[in-house]
Amino acid sequence: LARATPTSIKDIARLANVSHSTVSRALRNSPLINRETTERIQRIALESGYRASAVARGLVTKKTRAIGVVVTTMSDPFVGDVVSGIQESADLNGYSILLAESNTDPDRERSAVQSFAERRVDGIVVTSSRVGALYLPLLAELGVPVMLINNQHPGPFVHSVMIENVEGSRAATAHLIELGHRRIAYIGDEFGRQSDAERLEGYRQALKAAGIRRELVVAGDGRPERAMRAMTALLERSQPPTAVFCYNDLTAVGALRAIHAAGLHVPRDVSVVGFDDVLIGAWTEPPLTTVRQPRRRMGSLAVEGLLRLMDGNAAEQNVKVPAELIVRESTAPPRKESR
Amino acid sequence: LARATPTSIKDIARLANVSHSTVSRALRNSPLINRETTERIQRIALESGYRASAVARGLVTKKTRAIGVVVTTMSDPFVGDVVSGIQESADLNGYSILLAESNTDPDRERSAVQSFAERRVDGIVVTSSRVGALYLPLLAELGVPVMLINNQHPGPFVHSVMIENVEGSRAATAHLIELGHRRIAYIGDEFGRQSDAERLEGYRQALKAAGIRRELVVAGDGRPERAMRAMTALLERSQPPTAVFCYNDLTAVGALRAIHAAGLHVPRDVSVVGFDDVLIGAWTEPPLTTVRQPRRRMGSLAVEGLLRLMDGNAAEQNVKVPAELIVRESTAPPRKESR
DNA sequence: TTGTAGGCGTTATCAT
DNA sequence: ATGATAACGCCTACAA
Repeated sequence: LARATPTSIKDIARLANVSHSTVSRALRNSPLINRETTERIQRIALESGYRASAVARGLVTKKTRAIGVVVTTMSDPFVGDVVSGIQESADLNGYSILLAESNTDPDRERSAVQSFAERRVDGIVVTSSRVGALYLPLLAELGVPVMLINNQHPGPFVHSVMIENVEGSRAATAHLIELGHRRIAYIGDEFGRQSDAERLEGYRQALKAAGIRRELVVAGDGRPERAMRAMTALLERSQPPTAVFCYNDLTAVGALRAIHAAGLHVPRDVSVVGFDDVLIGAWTEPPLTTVRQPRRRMGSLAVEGLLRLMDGNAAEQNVKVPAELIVRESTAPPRKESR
Repeated sequence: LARATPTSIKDIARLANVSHSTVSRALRNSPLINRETTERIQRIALESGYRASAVARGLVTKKTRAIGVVVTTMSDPFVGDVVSGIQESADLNGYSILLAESNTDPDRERSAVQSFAERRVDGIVVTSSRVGALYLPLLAELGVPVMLINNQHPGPFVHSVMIENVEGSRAATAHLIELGHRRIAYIGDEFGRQSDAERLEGYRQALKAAGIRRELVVAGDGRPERAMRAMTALLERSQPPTAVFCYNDLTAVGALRAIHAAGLHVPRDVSVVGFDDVLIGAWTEPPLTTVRQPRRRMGSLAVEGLLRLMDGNAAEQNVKVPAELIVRESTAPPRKESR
């Protein structure tokens, strides 16, 4: 079964009675080589199951046609879609992708990047990095283009693709205001994260624009359990909100559960809005109004930027991707008596 | 920013006034080299930001310490977890992973494997391949170990990790029978898929063991939309089922929606069981009784098997992973009048 | 303990 | 149109 050694260009040269350089040229359809010779060599290569070694080629060309991708964890459906977009664009352009998980541990993120450096990837994309300024010098030192997706630390040294958090959450909150809500809560992520800060900002801007001074902000962690507790606490207030805007869809899922557990109805008693538009959101009860992030597209954009940079061209430093409000059935006007 | 050429072993040799072989040895802590020389060299390497080229090393050692992973699509949360397990075990053992999506297209799957072959990966894992016997010769020809996860075509030539589909679905169905259900439906996947056939088999075995002759089998496609239609049709029968066992959790999500849409209650009117135990299942209304697949573990097992094979050792040909019934709130005894 | 020389499988530069 | 030769960055006999 296992062949000891793959056939090389030299093996084929021997079989074809030519030099290995002729084989090299023929296999890449060099116009220098005689038509017939080329065909003969390619036939022999095919028959002998020849497969060019990307590693040998990489050594001489100094290009691996590989892109390193660092993610937090593949278990996150958000990440899965982004990677899918990355993979698709990479594949289309003849690049392979190397994958590493950081689990939001800065050390692991750094070691992943180190490993990519040793493998001489042509470019790197990092999603949702929590790593700070400390880390940028390392990236710079590598001398390969880097694209960050939804990174926590927009900085001058790297390129990035970011969702329009502020605009998206402003639209979501404005939607609730237009429906007539005045007591609108925001269940956020853990304190200090960039995307949370931006979504909070959008929420505030919308309230302010409508002349609503009452803010109702509580912390979550982006997952249902904690959000459920947060929502429960919100409902126990003397004046509970009539609507909640959530940091993300998983947070909204937890909120939905808490509302149902309190014997209330969505959207009759409380309206709920999420963020991300992950698959599950379309199948909650009721289907969730949310803000869509074009995740695959964001992955593709990152690769396209990388390709440009790898070719030595300029690329937009910070690509902002518009977020789209998706109105489903979890939002409605507030009940008369609770206005 | 971008350094033209990374520092090489020779650059360091020059700086340290030794030969490049001494540097090579020192960097890998060879006991041959003088303690002080080693330290001096390592210091210089560190200062000059040296990073060994995995591609050059791979060329001579004929080992890349890379594992190729072929998946259907990263957008599938099931796949994400498996890849996460793969990644973790690979990382623990100093291997990197190369990722490729097939989108269940046999041609793309083949070209992914070809690409891996050119990159000289040390091993390959393929999840949920639909590719048939036709494809095995290619894998064999590569001469690298291959592990299949939940593959459609268990064959003698490759190694695999598989969930115990039959046992799992038998347990799920038996659970419904124990609750008192007699009219139990199965909403499957598209016809002909291995895992669907096995889950159907488990369903049948459980019915048979309980002396129930009435089977109620309809096709789905593993996603909510189609399952919703299938469930709706089921409910329109003169004698609708009092319980449904679904091919997977997403199918169950669709079934839940159809049942609610018909004005019925889960589990009072109809009990529902899923398969997979994806995150969403714990947050449906009500939380879903399901059969758990230890996805991360399955990924790890695949890598562990690969490591054994790559070391030239034997590995179990077909690892069967037990499926675990998780009873939540979507199952209950049938209503008296509908028995 | 260290150095010299050769080779891994390609591509690239000269010749011819 | 083809061949000889060198080089990429590393590892590894073999020598010293």
